[in-house]
Order: sequence, then structure tokens, then C-alpha cells
Amino acid sequence: MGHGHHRCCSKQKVKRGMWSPEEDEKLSRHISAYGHGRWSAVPRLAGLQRCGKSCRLRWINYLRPGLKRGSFSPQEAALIVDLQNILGNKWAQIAKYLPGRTDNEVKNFWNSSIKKKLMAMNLSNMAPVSNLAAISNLANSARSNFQGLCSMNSNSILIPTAQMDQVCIPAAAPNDPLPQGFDQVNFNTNLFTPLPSFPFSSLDSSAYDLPPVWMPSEYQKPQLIDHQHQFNKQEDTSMFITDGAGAPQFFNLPQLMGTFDDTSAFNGLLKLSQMTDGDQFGMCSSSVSPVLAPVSTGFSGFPSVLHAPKMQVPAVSHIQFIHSVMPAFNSPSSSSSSPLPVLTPTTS
DNA sequence: AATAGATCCAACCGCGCTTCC
DNA sequence: GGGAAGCGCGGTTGGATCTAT
Repeated sequence: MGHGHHRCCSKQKVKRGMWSPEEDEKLSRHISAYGHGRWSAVPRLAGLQRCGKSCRLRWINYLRPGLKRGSFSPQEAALIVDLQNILGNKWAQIAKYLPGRTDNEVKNFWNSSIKKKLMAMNLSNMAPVSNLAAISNLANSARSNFQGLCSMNSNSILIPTAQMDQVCIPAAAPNDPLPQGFDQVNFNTNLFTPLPSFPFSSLDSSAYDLPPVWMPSEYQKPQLIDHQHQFNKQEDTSMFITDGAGAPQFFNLPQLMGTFDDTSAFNGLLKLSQMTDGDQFGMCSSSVSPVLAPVSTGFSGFPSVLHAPKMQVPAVSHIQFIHSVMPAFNSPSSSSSSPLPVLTPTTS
């Protein structure tokens, strides 16, 4: 396609800029009555001096029924952060998990609110780290900033349990090497450090000093929720929430469904587990460690069956995970049609 | 109250992919 | 099979609005 106006607009005198209420009315009335068919034909049929592309955009982003207006909920914001971590700037894909939201809205929200917070954390130019101490320092310094990110739009960041269980280095992007000292094959070797003294005796986040982390209990094949019979594994499915202050909380799915006022955002996460066919995301079964049992007693609705023989706490911050995963997911070779890199769980 | 700077967000642009002929 | 047309997407722009001084 050439420069300048779109082809569909090149032969007509088209109006540009903001849409008037009259134009909105014409477009809405036409599409409600006849559908859009070929967008290039819509302006003529609807009596609009606009290009078809402009009509399509106006309909999709503003006039289409079912659009949710207004600010993003904390759950939506949290979901966007997580999905952006995973998918990169695939706004249309991300928007699919946010009913009533458009890709444009999500993109604008990201660029205007979230991105700036991340930039403030110097995420964009994070220096490679070469050892655990450096990672720890980095994560600790980032933690307070990350709290800012969390508190900006939400009180919590939702992380699917299975995502925690599968924090592994994907194939490295050719032009964005892994941080120095990282083993591309065995992420576990470098980053997962057992912390037997991890003090989970209370919910007091000040009791321990950790950045927001993914906390795998043990590595096991994640189990997908059966979406045809949603929650039929509810007794042993769980999710992990951190408020960014290192106070991880585990909830089982029915508890979450009852807790969150925006179930659509949560359902988005469930769909996320389907997205990659269970290889990378899914709701993990029996991922709650007995170490967490004291914590669990603080919640009604916490899974009553807790069985995991061991627990490891990775020295992997949210930040580090993003840095590790984003290049591969954003690399030019990773198109929407090609499979996402497989994150293979490593066993300890 | 005036104004400059910051922020938001609707709309546009251009590229790549798909469909049509 | 190949070119044209159409569509969808991500990036960018610029006007409107908000906020700080």
C-alpha cells in the first residue's frame, strides 16, 4: 500500500478527525440494520464522508455494543500486566481476555499508565546481572518501585500458579542475549535456591525480605482446568497473589471467584491457561506446600487438601522473569502463527 | 485567573497478511 | 499464480483536558 490515504479513501473526499454525534448515529444505524459487510462500502451506504477504515475503527473502538467504558479495574490492570509479560505488545490478543475492552484502550492504558511506571523502574535498560547477589539486590531495589506499580491501579498482581511453576528460560532471542551468567538450558541451576528458613509463619509481609517472586512448590506437570466442567478440580487448583510487598497468598479458584468483583478478568486468566495448550500455562494441581499451611489457615475457602512434599523459593524476581521472557516472545522470529517458546519445567 | 506543561485517548498511519478475482 | 483490494494490527500523532505553578 502506498503512502497517504488508504486505498478505500483515495477516490473520495473524506472527512477526518473527530466524529460528530450525527456521524455516529448514521454509522450505528447502518451497521445495526445491515451489518458492516465490506467496510469500504460502508461510508457510501451509510451516507458518511468517511473512509471505510475510519468507520471500522469508530465502530470497533467506540460504537460497538458491549464496550465497557471508564477506567480499568484493578483486576483488569493486573491481567494486562501479566498478559503483556507473556504476549508482549499483542494488544489485540490481550484485549480478547478483557471483555468489553478494545485493543486501542488496552494499548493506551499500557502506554499512559503502566509503561511509565515500568520505565521509572529502569526496566527498559536493566543491566545484565551475573550472580544471585546481584539479582537479589536488583529485585530488592525494584521491589519498592514495583509496589508503586501495584498500588497504582490495583492491590494485587495475579499470577497463575502454573506460571510460577514454569519459570524457565525460553530460547534466547538472537539479538538480545540472556543476562551474563545465566544458563540457557537449566534455569534452575542458577536461580532457584532452596530457602528452608523462609518464614511463612504469618501473613505479616514484613516478616521476610523478598521481592515479588514466583514461588514454585515443586515441579510437576500442570493440569489444565477442564473448561467444559469448570472448577471440577477445585479442591486442588490454586492461584497465587502477591501484593508486591512479598506477601504471597494462595487461593483456590472458587475462593477467587467469590472474592473478585470482576470475574471476567479472572476468567481471562482461565482462558490464558488454555491458550498455550497447557505447555506453558495452566492451573497447577496440588501446588500448595505444607509450608504454607499456617498461612492457609488464615483464609476460609483455602484448599483443605495440602500436599506437596517440598518447597523451593526461586531467587527470581518478577523483573528478572520479564527480562528473561520478553525478548524471546517479542523477537521477530516469534510471530503469532508460530508456536510460543516452550517453557519446560526443570526438576530439582 | 492565566498559562505552561503533563497526561489522556481518539483517530490516523502504514505495514503485513488474507481474500478475491 | 499473481496482482489488487480489503482487513487487522501495532505504532504514532495531536487535540482535548487536567494539573501545577
